[in-house]
Amino acid sequence: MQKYDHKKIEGKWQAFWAKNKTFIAKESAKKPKKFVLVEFPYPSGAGLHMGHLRPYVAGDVYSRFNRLKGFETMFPIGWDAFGLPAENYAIKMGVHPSITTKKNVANAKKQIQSWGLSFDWSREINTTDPEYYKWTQWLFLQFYKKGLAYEATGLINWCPKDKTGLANEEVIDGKCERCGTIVEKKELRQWYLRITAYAEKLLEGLKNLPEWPEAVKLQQENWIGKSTGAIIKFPISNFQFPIEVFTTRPDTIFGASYMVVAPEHPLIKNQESRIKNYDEVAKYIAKAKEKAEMDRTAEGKEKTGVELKGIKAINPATKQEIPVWVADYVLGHYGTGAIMAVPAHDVRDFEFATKFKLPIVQVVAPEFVSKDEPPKPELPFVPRNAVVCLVRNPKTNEFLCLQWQVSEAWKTFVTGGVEKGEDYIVACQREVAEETGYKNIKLVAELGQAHEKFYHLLKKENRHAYFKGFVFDLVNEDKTEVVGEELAKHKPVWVSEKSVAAFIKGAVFKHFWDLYKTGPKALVESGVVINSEKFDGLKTEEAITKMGGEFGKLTVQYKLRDWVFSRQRYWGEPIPLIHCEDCGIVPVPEKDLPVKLPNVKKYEPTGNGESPLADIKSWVKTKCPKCKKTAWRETNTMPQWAGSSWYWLRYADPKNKTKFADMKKLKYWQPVDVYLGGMEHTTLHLLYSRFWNLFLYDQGLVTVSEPYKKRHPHGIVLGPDGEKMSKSRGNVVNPDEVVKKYGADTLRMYEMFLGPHESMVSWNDQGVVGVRRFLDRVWTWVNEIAEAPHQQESGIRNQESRAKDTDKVQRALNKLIKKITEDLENFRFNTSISAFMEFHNEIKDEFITLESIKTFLILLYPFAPHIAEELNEKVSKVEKKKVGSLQYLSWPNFDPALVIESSVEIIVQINGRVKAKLTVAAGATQEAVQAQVMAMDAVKQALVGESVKRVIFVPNRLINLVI
RNA sequence: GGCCGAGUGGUGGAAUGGCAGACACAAACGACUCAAAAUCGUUCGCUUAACGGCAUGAGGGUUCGACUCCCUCCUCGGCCACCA
Repeated sequence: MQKYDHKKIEGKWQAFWAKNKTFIAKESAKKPKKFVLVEFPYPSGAGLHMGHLRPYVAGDVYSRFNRLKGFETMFPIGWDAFGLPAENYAIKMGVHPSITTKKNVANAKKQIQSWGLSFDWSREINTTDPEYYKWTQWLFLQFYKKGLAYEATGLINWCPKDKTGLANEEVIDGKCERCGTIVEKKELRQWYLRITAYAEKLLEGLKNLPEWPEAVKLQQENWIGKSTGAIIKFPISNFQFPIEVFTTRPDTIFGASYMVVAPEHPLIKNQESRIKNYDEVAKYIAKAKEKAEMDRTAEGKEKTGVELKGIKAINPATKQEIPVWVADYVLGHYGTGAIMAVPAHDVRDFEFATKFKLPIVQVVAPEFVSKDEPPKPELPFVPRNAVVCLVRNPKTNEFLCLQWQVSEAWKTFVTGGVEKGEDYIVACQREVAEETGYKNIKLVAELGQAHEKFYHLLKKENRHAYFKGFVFDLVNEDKTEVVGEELAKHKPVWVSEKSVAAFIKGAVFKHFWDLYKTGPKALVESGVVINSEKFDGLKTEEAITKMGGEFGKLTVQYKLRDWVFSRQRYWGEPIPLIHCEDCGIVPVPEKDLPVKLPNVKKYEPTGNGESPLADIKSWVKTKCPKCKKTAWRETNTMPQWAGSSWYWLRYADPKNKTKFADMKKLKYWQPVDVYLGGMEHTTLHLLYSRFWNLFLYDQGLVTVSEPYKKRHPHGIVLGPDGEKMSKSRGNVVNPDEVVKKYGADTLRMYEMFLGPHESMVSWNDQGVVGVRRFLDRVWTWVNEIAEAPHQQESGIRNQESRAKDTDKVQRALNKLIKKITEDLENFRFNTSISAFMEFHNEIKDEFITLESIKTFLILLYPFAPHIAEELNEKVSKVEKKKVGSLQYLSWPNFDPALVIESSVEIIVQINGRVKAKLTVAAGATQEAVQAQVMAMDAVKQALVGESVKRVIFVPNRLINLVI
C-alpha cells in the first residue's frame, strides 16, 4: 500500500477536473438549477486568506453536494478588482493598476485551485475589464435616465488619507471603512444615487426573505430606520413662516416647552436681523461644525446650545410662547432639522432642559392597570402625587423604602439590612410621614413574612416584580392602601389587592424602580395622556394618531440617506457623463461605452476634491454627443461597490457583448439560491445590490425582485491566540502553508470541524493533525480492504463468501447518509466531520462491501474531494470497473428502516433521576417495558414503601416513575 | 444609550425538553522500539477511600424531567449610536 501523499493526489485530481470540465454549468432544460454564490474577492498582493477560505469551502461543499443531488449547479467566481491598494501601489511604484491586478489575479487563482474549489472558470469575471465595466456604466445611465442619479453639492464624509468622499455606509465609528482614518466633513459637488426612493421597497422586500437570518434583516431594517410620526408646524411670533418639526410623539405636544433647530437650519440665516445675540449664535454654529470634524466619541455628548434671543415660537396645542434654541444635538439632515422639545418624555431633551433650566412639563403618566383590570376612573394615579411603598427582598431580607414627592422627583429613602428590623421600619415610616405630612399611613404589617395572598398574586401576575427578588408588603390592616392622587387631599382610597398588584406592575416597576437605580429621568415609555385638555386619558398609541392628525400631518421618515456615488480617485469606473455648456449634462451614448480609463503616469489624487482624471486634459476634453461642441467629461469615478452591485447577474451570461445579460439566461439562473458572505457587508454591498436589483426589476431588466433567496453569513476565523488575525500580532495562519503540510482536504475539513459555520472560531495549529490523522486512517482502511479482499472476518473484513455488510455496518451507513444529508442541507458542516469519524470508529473492524465503501466515499467527496476521488479510483480498479469522477454519480438515499437500531437502551428514572438502564427491542410497548422495569432490583429497592403515582414513557428513550 | 447574538471540562465544541461533555486537541499511562518520532491501546468535568454527591455564567420559575422553554441579573462579542 502506498502512503497517503496529498501532494501527489491533489494535483492529479485538480488537473483531472480541469481537463474534464467537471464543474462547467450549462443552462439545462431538463435539470433544476442551483446558483451558489460567494462574495468575489479583491485580488490583493497578499493573496487570499482564511477569511476567504471559510465561505469558499462552504460554497464548494454545498455545490458538489448539489451536483450529486442532480441540480445543474453554478458556482462562479470573479474579481472585484477596482480599489485602492492597486492604485496606491501604482502611486508608489509607477506600475499601472491593471498590471498589478493581473499579477494578483493569477496568484489568487493558483491558490483557489490548490484548495480544490469547484468554481466554473468559464464564467470568470473581472470588474476592471472594460467589457465588464461597460455594463456597470450602462446600468449607471439607467439610474441617471430615471432621475435616480443626481449631482448635488453638500456636506459629505471625506477621508483625508484616501483623499476621497465616502458614502454614509462606509463610515464606521466615525472612521473610514477602508483605512480607519477619522472622517472629516467637506462641502463638495458629488454624484448621488437616490437609494432613499427605494427605502420602502428595500424594507418591504425583507419580508419575503424567510431564508435570511433575522440578524441580517434586522440590521438592514435598522439602517433604513423607518419611523412614523407627524410633521407639525410651530408658528413664529410676528413672522409668516413657521418652524416645521418631525416628531414620533405628537401625543406629547402639550409638554413641548421649547424648540431646537439644527446649526444648519435656514431659519438662523433668515432671521439674522431679529436674533439679538446673533454673534453668539454664529460663534456656536462655527464651533459645532468644527466639532463634527473631530472624533465625536472623544468629545463626549455633553449637551450644548444657544438660545435664539428675540425669536419665539408658539406651541400650537397650548398656544403659549416658547423659546427657540440652536443646538448640535439636533441633526440638520434628519426630519426637518428642527424639533419640538418635550423634556419630560425624551432623554435628550430632559438632559438639555436640566442643564439650561428649561421648564419640564409631564404629559404622560405610566400606565398601571393590568390586562384583567380595566382602567378605573376612580383610581387616577398621576405620578406627580406622593406614593409610598416599602419593599422587602426575601432573599436577603433587606428593606427598601421609596417615596415620590409632589413637586420634586423621586427620592430614595434608605436601604437597610434585616438587622435593622422593626425599628428601622418604624424609622422609615416616620421619615415618610414627615416628608408627606400624612401621618396615618402604615407601611408594613407583617414583618419578615410575605403577605401570602399578595405574594401569590405577584408571583402569578407580575413575574417581573417577583423575579427582581422583591416582595411588596404594602399593607394597612387587612386591606391594602394605595396613596394616589387623593393623598394630597388627605382622603385615602381603598383598593383591592389586585389593583395594587397592577399598580405596582405598571407604576412602580416600569418607572419607579428605574428611578431608584438611576435617579430622576425622562419617562419615555408609553402610558396615558395627562395635562392635555381634551386628550387626557388617551393611551399613547391612540393619542399619537389622534393628536398627530389634529396638530399636524402624519408622515414617515427614514434614517437612510442617499448614496454618495462618486470618488475622487483614478482606479474606478469613470462616470459616463459629459458636461456641455449648452446642453447641460449629457449621457455618453451607448455605442461609445465603455468610457475607458486613460493610460496615465500620474495617479496621485489631488486632495482638493477633484479626481486625478481632471488633470488629463486630453481625456477630459471631448465633444458633446448632442451638439458636437467642445465639452468636458465627468472626472469622478464610481465607488468600489459599483461593480459588485450587479456582478451575480453577469455570471449568468458573462460573455454577452450586446446586453449586460440575456433575459432567458437570467430567467434560468435567478435568483441566487444561497449567498455566502460576511456580516460586515450587511449594510454595504448587500443593501446596495438589493437596491440595484430592485431598480432593475422595476425597469423590467431582471426577472426577480429579490436577488438572493438565502443568505448564510459566516463567523470570522481568529488566530490561535483567539485574537483577530493580523500581521502586527503575528498570528496569521496562511492556508497555503496548511495545504503544503497537510493537504487541501485536511485544510478544508479542519476549517469546517472548528465550529459552526456562522460562529467565530479560532484556529488551533495542533488541532489540524486530528483531521489529518482521520484521513490517514480512512486511507489505510480503504486501501487494506481493496488490496486484500480475502481476509478473515475476525481481525479483518472481506471474504469472497460474504456478499453483504454486517448489520452493524448497514445501520451505521444508513444513519451516516441521513446525518450528512441533513447537515449539508442545514450548513452544519462541523457535526458532519464528527459523524464521519464516529462512523469510522464504529465500523472499522466490521465486514464491509466495496459497494458500501463507495457510498461512504460519495458522502466524503464534497468535504475531501481529492482523497475521495483517489480512493474511489482504487476501489473501481479492484472491481474492474471504469474509473470516473465521483461527481458524476448520485447522492445516496437512506433506508428509513435501517436508521433505527434493532434494540435500544431505555433509561429508567425515578422522579427524574437515572436509576438504571435497560436494553429492549426497538418499539417495545410501555406495558412490556414497565413490567421489566418493575422486576429490576434497583427499582424494587427504590420503591420500598412507596407507591408509583405516575409513569412517563417515551418510546425507545426512557421510562420515568413518579413516586 | 438602543438593538442583536453568545456564555457548557485544560482547549475547540456536541446535545434545542429525555443518560450533559459526542467528535477532536492537549495531558497521563501502556504496547511496539536500543531509543525517539510515528502508530496502536487505555484513562481523562469537580468532589469522595467508596456508595454517592455536585456540575452547562448567577439567581428564580414552568415541568415527571431543563444546557434546551420563561423571568431577572452579570459578563463577553457584534451592529448602530444625539435619527426627534
